[in-house]
Amino acid sequence: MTELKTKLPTTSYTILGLLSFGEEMSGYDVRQWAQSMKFFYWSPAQSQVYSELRRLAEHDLVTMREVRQSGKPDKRLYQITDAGVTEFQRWWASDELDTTTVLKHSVVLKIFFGHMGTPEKLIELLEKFSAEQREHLSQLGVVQEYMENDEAMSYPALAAEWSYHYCKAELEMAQKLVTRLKQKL
Amino acid sequence: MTELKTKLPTTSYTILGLLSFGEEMSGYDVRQWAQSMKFFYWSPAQSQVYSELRRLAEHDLVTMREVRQSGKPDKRLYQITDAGVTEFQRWWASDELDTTTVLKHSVVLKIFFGHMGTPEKLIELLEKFSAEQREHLSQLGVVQEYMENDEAMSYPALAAEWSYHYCKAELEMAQKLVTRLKQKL
DNA sequence: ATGGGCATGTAACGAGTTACATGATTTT
DNA sequence: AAAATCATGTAACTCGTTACATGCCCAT
Repeated sequence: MTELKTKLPTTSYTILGLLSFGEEMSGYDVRQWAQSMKFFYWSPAQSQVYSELRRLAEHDLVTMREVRQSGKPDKRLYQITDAGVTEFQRWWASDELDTTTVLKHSVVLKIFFGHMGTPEKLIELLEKFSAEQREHLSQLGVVQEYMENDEAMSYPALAAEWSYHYCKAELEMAQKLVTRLKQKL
Repeated sequence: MTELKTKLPTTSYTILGLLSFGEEMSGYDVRQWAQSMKFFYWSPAQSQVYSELRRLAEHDLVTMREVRQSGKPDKRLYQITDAGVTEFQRWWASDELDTTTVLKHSVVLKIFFGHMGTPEKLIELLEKFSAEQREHLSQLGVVQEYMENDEAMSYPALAAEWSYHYCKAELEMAQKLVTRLKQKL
């Protein structure tokens, strides 16, 4: 029972939050879930998921039990504790990192420095970006379908909806800029 | 003249890009500029700006000269070199980190985990976020005004425009969600 | 037999932050 | 007298990534 004197990084809380839905999960499971959050929050590297889970266990915010599986390798299943729920709720309601969003938009970055390149290359970049956004939109469509009519998923569904609108806005901006750049050529 | 065997982080290129407009700048100046890019790219910590500049100088991508100032502390002015221009252009046209944008949207994160909090608190959070977006919009308005009619700033102006639309979209989504949450109460 | 999915972990490294330290000038 | 601005820098640290290592099952 190591006390929580040092506050945990957001990644820890993200993982703890995933466990807060009540399901017992392995590191592998957590990773899958975390990947579906990539639309509004980056997903941590695989190795970090495991180390964060170990840290959460050290602080007794989650429990771990090992499960032998015939054939497959052993599994470590994690479950949130009461202390974990309390700590997560505290974090959620706290002002920690309240509205501080981090955005590293490399496409806009390259637009900003467009004078060092060519409009043709910029168009190419924007088309590639647009294709990715379309792909994201279709993935988000699947996610939204999956969450529909599931009361327990209503908040995640809101997050997915936000992401959907965001992607659509990005796509529109990219396309509008392509049109404008082509006119200038 | 240390060879460029290890590729530089994006922060280095961002700073190099700032110098690519041709102006001789101090670390302090770079920091000011970098802060105005926060709308689409996070700004590095002050200490990092200085260390990155030193690294760029080591690689001969920029030159440094010291300037004594009466009263004020000494200044170190950096200027991009031909090698720096070439390297920046190479990076700009390369596929390195082409469309990999990083988004850590803590507001959407907290929406996702809304089941662990209250709608009231969520509304409060969204209102705070909205206020910040409005503030960003007004700041971006100033930036855009400053860039208007300056041919050299046409690309940065496009980036500012993108950011402006992004902020507006975010604000709209926040407000729409607030309305919906209030209806449910 | 080859590749993908399941499942976990370590070691080394680099990126980036925080906190501190200095110190003069100008503004309030 | 205090606070903000200009101006730079170091040390300690944490976060997070990359690359590597292991090994079985199942489908093609």
